Amino acid sequence: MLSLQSIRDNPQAVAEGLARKGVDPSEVEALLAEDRRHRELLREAEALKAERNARSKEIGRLKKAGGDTEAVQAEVRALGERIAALDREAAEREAALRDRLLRIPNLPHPSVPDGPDETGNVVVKVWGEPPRLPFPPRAHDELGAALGILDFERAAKVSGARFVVYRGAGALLERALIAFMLDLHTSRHGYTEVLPPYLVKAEALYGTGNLPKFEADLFRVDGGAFYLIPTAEVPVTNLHRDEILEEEALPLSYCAFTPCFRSEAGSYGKDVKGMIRQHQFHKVELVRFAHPDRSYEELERLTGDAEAVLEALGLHYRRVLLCTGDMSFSSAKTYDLEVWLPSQGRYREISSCSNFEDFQARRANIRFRPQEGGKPRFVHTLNGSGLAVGRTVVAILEQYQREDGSVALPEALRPYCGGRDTL
RNA sequence: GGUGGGGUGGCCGAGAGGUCGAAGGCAUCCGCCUUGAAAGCGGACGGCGGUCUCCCGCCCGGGGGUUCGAAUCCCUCCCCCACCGCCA
Repeated sequence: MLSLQSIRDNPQAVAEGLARKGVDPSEVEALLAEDRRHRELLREAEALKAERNARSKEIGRLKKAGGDTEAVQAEVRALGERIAALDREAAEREAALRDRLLRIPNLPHPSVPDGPDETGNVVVKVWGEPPRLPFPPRAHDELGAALGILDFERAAKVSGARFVVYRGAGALLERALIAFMLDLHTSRHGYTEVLPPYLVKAEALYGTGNLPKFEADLFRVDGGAFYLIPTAEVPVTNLHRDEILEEEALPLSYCAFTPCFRSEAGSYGKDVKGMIRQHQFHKVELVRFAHPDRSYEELERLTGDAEAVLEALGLHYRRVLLCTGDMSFSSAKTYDLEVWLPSQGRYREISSCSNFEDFQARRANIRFRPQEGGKPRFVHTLNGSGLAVGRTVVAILEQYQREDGSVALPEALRPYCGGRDTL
């Protein structure tokens, strides 16, 4: 959520920023009109309340002195009715205002390029090169099925489309990757591992920006009391909701392995084959709570931490800076890491690393107390996948495939696979 | 699922219809003292909002109610703790 104060102070700048993200700039004027009306009502109600408070105290004094209070009481009662009516209207205005505000996306950082969609993204780094395969590369689902380690048919029998069953060495590979990633981030990159709940309350999803706008992407459980998490970002960012942290504790760095659940409504026909897009997948997530002055350094670091996984696995990838049209609702700046998939002849997202600045922190009320004193300030929150596990399996199968249909295991993974070197 | 006890400022904790945004302690900050520090002494010290150095309003888990007036009484929901039941 943007700060109402900053919108009042620089409506022009906000409108321009929102226009870059494709929001109608007249939204800003509508919002400010709502705000003005709300404050008018507030002023009126507060003046009456001040009077009521003064009169009530007078009654207290009179009663103590044994005087007659009937007349004043009647007067205050009448005041109360007017106040109640004003309060009701003010509350309605405020709810409308808040709803508008919650549906406005974050502003893009100045370093973010303009663009309509993914075609406007900018490649900022390429690591390694595509493996030279002297044979037509096969797709991961075909390889996995042939090796007997991925079973899409039985998954469909049990749960329908967009699920997979890992089997034997496939399940082992997934498990090995999870352990490998967590070990790397905890021992080398300084993250604290957490294992959060997979079911969260609606408030948590408001905090990260998934609600109210993106309900359709989520699975609801137990009549709406809970939602299945679409990413560990949700429970982990909310770990410090409504807290005031100590400045010297920043940055806080967490990594978490969780399953992720996405209903992916509206994405029918996209990546229907294989396991690029699933209703349930695994992800190791990185989350940082940073000082506002240092959050962009932290974004570079966090992105580098995710890249370290790909590099340790020897997977060819590139880093792209997302343009305004391809960024998520809550993000101010996002790097995607895209891994090379030989069978598709293109790069596919395997990690997304974002700085949300104070957008989520304001929603979730996550602050820190400045060392030099003064009011608590909002932290900046960041997160990134480090990495999406299923897509990492896809990349390994495809990049390490051999002509006979077997797949070599990256060196770094072998200790996690009981020493085996081939699938 | 049942029974009982609780949710008050950064933390602990008093307060039980009126001058209570809330005693006291801890922590923190600023002075004094000191060669320096500790201790001691004095002072400051919650959050949010309003045409905001004054002032005013709101906030004692959330929401609603009673009342001229609610941290305090009533209803309801949530959460925590203890015990019982059930369960991995």
